[in-house]
Amino acid sequence: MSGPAPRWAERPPAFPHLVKWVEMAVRARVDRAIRPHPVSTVQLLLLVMLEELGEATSAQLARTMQLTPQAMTTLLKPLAERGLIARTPDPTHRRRVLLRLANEGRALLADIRRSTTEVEESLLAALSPAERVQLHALLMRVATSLI
Amino acid sequence: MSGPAPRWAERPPAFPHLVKWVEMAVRARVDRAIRPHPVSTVQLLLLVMLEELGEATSAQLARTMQLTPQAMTTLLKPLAERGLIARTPDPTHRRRVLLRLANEGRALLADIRRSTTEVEESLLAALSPAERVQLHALLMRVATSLI
DNA sequence: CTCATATCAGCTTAACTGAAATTG
DNA sequence: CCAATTTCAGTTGAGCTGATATGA
Repeated sequence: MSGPAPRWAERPPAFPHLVKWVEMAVRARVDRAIRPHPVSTVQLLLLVMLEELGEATSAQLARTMQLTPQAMTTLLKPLAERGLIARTPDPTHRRRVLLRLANEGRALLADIRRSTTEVEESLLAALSPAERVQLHALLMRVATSLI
Repeated sequence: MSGPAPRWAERPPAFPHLVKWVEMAVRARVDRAIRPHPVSTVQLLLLVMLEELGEATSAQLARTMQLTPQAMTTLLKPLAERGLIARTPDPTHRRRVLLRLANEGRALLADIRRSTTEVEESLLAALSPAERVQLHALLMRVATSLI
């Protein structure tokens, strides 16, 4: 047995703590699901972001993901070395390097998506289809408003 | 300037990635806000959890926060040493140690809450009051369903 | 005996600060 | 000169696996 389910007081955790809490539950499950594939949760988010954006610089990705530029550099390095991300110099700004998802990255993402859709289903099992749409839309608005 | 806001494709990130994304934005802001206080985001969540539960064992906390028991031990240690958490042996199960928030912990939490309510306001600025309630309720249901 | 609890030890990875080179 | 981009280097912290001891 795993012990009795904890009772909750009247006042639930405030929004910032609640987000952290849900994230920890999500990460535990995603980590387990993608263990066969050699990518971390953050690396996976980065690949998804690049897929969405199509093309972006390292600095731009750092801002969107709320990381320091240095952290983004170290995050990108192994992905580029593995050929998941393609790097091309920006013709207009010679200091910039444009990043996009390589075919290998796209293939890996498609492969992983088979596992993660299952995880998503189990994560949202407590919600109705309408509520899932609602939650997704609200989170998306919060996320995009914070860039 | 911080560059143009990225355009988003039609298909937004799936729920697991979206949660991670929001969490990173939240953490960046909470970290900055609580920097004067010597606690991390996860330690803070732990204190909030203990406040909610009133009393819990280390193993129970590890399950609710989706961490390994070992990780919970190392997370608790500095907090107990600083007197933020009180440890009392369980009279019925001699192997267990019951944990509760000490007065020092309660005071620290009250102190921090002044900063975090500001952060919460800025995080949810894009949502109406009704939408905030809705988002909070949905996240709470997801979190509790995953213990 | 088996399962749960608690903890020690070692390790890996993530993300930080600091510093520097380059370009607009 | 100043601001933005990229990257190297060193450092801390968070969370993992493995192993161990003890109690229900």
